[in-house]
Amino acid sequence: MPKKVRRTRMAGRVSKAPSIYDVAREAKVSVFTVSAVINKTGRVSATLGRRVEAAVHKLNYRPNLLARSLAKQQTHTLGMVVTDIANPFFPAIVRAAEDAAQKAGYSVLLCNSDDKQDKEAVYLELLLSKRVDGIILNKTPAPLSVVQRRMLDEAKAPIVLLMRTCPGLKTDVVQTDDRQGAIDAIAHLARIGHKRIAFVSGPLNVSNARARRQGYRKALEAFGLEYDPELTFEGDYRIESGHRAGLALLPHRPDAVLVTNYLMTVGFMSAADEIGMRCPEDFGLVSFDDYPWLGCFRPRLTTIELPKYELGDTAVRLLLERIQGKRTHPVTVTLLPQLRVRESCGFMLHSRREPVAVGENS
Amino acid sequence: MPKKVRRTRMAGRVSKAPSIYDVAREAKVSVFTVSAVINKTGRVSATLGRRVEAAVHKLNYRPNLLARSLAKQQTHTLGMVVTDIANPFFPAIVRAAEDAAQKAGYSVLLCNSDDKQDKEAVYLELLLSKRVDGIILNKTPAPLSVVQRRMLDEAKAPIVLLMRTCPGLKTDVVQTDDRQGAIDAIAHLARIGHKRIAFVSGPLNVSNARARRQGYRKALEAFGLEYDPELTFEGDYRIESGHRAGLALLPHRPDAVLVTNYLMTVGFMSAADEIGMRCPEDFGLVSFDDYPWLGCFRPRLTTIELPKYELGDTAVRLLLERIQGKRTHPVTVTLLPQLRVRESCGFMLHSRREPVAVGENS
DNA sequence: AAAGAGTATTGAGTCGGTTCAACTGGGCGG
DNA sequence: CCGCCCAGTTGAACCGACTCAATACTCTTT
Repeated sequence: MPKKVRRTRMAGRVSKAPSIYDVAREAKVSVFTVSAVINKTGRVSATLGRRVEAAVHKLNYRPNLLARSLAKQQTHTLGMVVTDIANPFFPAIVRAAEDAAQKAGYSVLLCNSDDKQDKEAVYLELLLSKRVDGIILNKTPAPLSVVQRRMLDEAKAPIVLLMRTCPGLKTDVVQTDDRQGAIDAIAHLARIGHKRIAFVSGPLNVSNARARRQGYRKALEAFGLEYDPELTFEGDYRIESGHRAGLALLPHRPDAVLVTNYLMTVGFMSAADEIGMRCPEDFGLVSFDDYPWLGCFRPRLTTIELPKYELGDTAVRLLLERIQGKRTHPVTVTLLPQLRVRESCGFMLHSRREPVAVGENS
Repeated sequence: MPKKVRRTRMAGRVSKAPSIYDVAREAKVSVFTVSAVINKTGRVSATLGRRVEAAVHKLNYRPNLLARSLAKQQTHTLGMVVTDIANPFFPAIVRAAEDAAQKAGYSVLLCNSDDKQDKEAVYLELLLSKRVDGIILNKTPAPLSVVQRRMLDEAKAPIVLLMRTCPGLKTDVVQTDDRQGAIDAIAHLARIGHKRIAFVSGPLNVSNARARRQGYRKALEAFGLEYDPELTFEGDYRIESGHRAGLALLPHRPDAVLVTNYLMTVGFMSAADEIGMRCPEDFGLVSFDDYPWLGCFRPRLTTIELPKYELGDTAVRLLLERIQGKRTHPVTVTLLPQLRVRESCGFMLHSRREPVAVGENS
């Protein structure tokens, strides 16, 4: 019977990345000793320590993180599923998340769901199969199927919902106070004298779109303004729907409009252009979300700025707390948006000139 | 002597993801059979096949891709290192890369180097340690150190350089024809009558910045225009440097300026604003790179559009060719940019109105 | 000097897959 | 009726790390 001769790699093989066994052999110690030196776990005498270091350096050894992950049952990798990284809303969030992850020794796998249920499902499965330690999820409106729930439960990977809640999912959530944002926007428009205020919402099966709409209605009420369904349009947060919104709403001659994201504002403006209506002369506009380059827009947009970097940063922070078991109860972090008054809302009392934010790196 | 009883997991353990051994036990077959069924490799009788399928379904088994990767020596993961995903130049590229990768069964690990040599080095090491199958690299200008070279060589992971070449690195490259782009821009400005044409370059230790500058000089020459160093400014592709460029160049009263990326154009415009100079009345401007929302800029920017999506798509295509061993010789793919004439360059002969691109999803 | 305490070091099992060599049993030709 | 071939199936080595239990070695202590 052949004795078990594990690890008898022949020397004459083509150059492959050295393993911990190669290092052990080179340093004439056991693999444990090498492992202990590398991870600074366990006591190792200075002599052996130096021998190991030397061998590591000589062989240019680099631990195989796959093997490490398999053995330790953790990958130090986070999955991040957003609807579309090419939507300018997400890059800053992803950047923040990656920064925070990197700082804590984690990497980020990026996925684009396109807001499609099936793509999302595929990515979630993939991420779990890759055994990521946690997932940041900008959830599709579709509820999770039973098997997905089961899958997510069985995999111990914690999840943080980003900007969108999901009924029945008891996970951490990071979001902006969208209701308040909308209220602030409408309040400003109302205060400077606008009466007929139109509203372009996101898809109403998305939680934040509903919250913004709620804020809109609430604020109208608070200011004694009439709610007119004809001044309302449900878009999908993309350019084209903003364009359709413009074509649909502007003929009704609203005094002003609140468009609930940047891309739809872009479409809305182009529609106004086509129709021949000008902002802010013919209608005032407030948009959600702010960017460093908006200083070059004309008119300069009055916006509800969303703290994107903080969103991504917080998402990772919450995830790490869960991963490290520091917290077992789900929390919801709601960040405050901020009104930035510029020209597009109309009725500028003081023609204040706000230069573009200079020094921004994004 | 205790017989070796591998895989004797007790049943009473807390629920963990089932392994291939659990499935084998459940189906009363060997692990090989399970593996064969799952991967459709090797012949398995219909009976056993069904038994395995049933067990897989019953246990909700999902293969551990870590283990698979370790065994197969391939991770089906690509690393992507960009300077900064929050720079609007990159999202579309990353999106394209992720699309292409996903289609081929690969995932993307995203890294931001901030154009810092040390961050890049850390990420490269990390990616190799994670044994990614290939790397898309928007390289820092700094040359690779000797140990890095060795590292990259030893790891068999192919690399595709994105938008930036690196002397001495014989890898695939995907880039735009930056020299031609600059030539087209200057040619257009010259043809419509501008004489004193200023130039805001990127950091000249970056290959594409040099190429754009080359095109600038070449085109000036071709049109018999004088090259004036005072009309030249070296920026770093970020907003702030564009702002400085504006403050430095505009007082020299150029007829027009070519700004070689979007962020610097934003900064440049804000500088013009501060100084009180207007575009295109006081100076014409052409910018590199185009976005769906530029229709809302005033003036509407004349740009050199860079095929971002195609860049990312091509990068992954090249990488996969290498990974699959279909090609062993490095290639360079150079994509053509395209001049989009709008208002900012000045002297509009026909006041053509170009509406914002509608229907874009980005 | 022997026993005990404590530390350095090793051997070997383990994570969850892949895969090859070897074994089994049924069908078939000679 | 025997032996061969082959499809189906299995056992076990292996990928490259971690880590526990056991051993070897110091150094005290009495």
